[in-house]
Amino acid sequence: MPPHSEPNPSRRGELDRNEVIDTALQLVEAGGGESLTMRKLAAELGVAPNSIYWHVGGRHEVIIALVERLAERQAEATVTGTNGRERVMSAARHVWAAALTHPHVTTLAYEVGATSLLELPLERALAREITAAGLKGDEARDAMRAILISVGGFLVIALRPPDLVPEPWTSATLWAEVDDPLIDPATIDSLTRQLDLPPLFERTVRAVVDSYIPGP
Amino acid sequence: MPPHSEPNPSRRGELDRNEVIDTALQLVEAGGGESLTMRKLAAELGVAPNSIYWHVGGRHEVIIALVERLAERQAEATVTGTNGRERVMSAARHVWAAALTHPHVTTLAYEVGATSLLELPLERALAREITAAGLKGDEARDAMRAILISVGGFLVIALRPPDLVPEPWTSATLWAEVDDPLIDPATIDSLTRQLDLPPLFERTVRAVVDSYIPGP
DNA sequence: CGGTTTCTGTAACAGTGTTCAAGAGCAGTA
DNA sequence: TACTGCTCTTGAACACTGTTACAGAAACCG
Repeated sequence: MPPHSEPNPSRRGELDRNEVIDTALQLVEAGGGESLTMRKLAAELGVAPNSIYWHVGGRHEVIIALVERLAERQAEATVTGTNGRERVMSAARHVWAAALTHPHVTTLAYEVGATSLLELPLERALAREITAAGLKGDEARDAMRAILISVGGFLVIALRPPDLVPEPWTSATLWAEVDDPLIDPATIDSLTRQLDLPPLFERTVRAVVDSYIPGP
Repeated sequence: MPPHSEPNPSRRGELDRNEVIDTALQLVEAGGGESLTMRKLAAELGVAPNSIYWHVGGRHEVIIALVERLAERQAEATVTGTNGRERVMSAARHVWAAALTHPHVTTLAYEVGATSLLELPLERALAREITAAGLKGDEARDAMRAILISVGGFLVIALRPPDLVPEPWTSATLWAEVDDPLIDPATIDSLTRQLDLPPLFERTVRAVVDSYIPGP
């Protein structure tokens, strides 16, 4: 039987595919993408790194499988709201919330380009609401992509590890040194302070939704 | 003189800080962030990897310096438009265009969390237009962040290397397998085709700008 | 000339993903 | 029973990565 076998009735099986993927998922959820090392994962399983390659494949494939697994487990939260815009907004909020619940996996999924795989169930929920709101074809797709891209922009900010920037190059400290007579000083002062993301998310994504989804 | 010296009058200097940073920048612009290896950079300069550590520091510091250099060189394009919304939109377009002109450096700057450092001049231009449009303090900051985050969302999509996703997990092929009676079939079909990003950028960012910047 | 400060190169360490060749253990079969 | 064949595991290695310790040249300075 060639490698990467799915079912594995496990004749002598001391290790099977599911076990590998599950502990890999745990490893990532606990310590982030950098913690997912083939050797670490193998050690966690009490196995030589080779076995992982036999059962599921290289690191890239482990990540894909791991993301796929989490996507399956994603409980599809119920969309609320009494009109089209509200319900689409609710679906968008679910994407946002799900990503924040699993920040490390989401980041990893982005890095390997598997965000669609992770978010597909939630994207489907969004697509249903857009259909229900009366949009069709290209117009519906544009609304969909625009909303998801906007949410993605906020996720980039929200998921960034806070200590990534070494202090002297923080956006805040950078703006503190700006002295431009054409910029309102109160604005600069406001830029040096930390911003509250959720309200900004709410207002901005709502603006995008309202511009694509017809009113009630 | 301790390491990481800035000026370097170069007594015996066969190598100086500027040269290192410049070739590092070239290396990244040519082959992306993965091409920036300490050994490759050293070889390109005809030097041992050690010298780089002496002159500028580790990889992280090389990247910061490289981003800083490109930021200095960023020609500040002139903002056009006859009213506030148009001019803010123009400034936002400049951020978008600059990032697309230097995709690899932008991606690298994002990865080390130095986007603010790279975009600061263009962000200042945006801040000036927001001030000119009459916004002040927190309201101006919110507009600023919302617009930049929206642009960032589009950049995430635009800068992603196209072959990153291994085909069977492309958003397109994933949607092709979706069969949901609650989703308009024409929408699904549209989602399986490639989308034209620039028009979507224009329309979406304009919606955000219009919702934050008062009309003329 | 001797001493000190700069700078450079060699070699190594501790990691990373990945692959090769070899061997165990079980299944079915002659 | 003895055999072949398949499944699975493993130890060892390869080619990389960033980074550092150590030793030695080369220039400046007293």
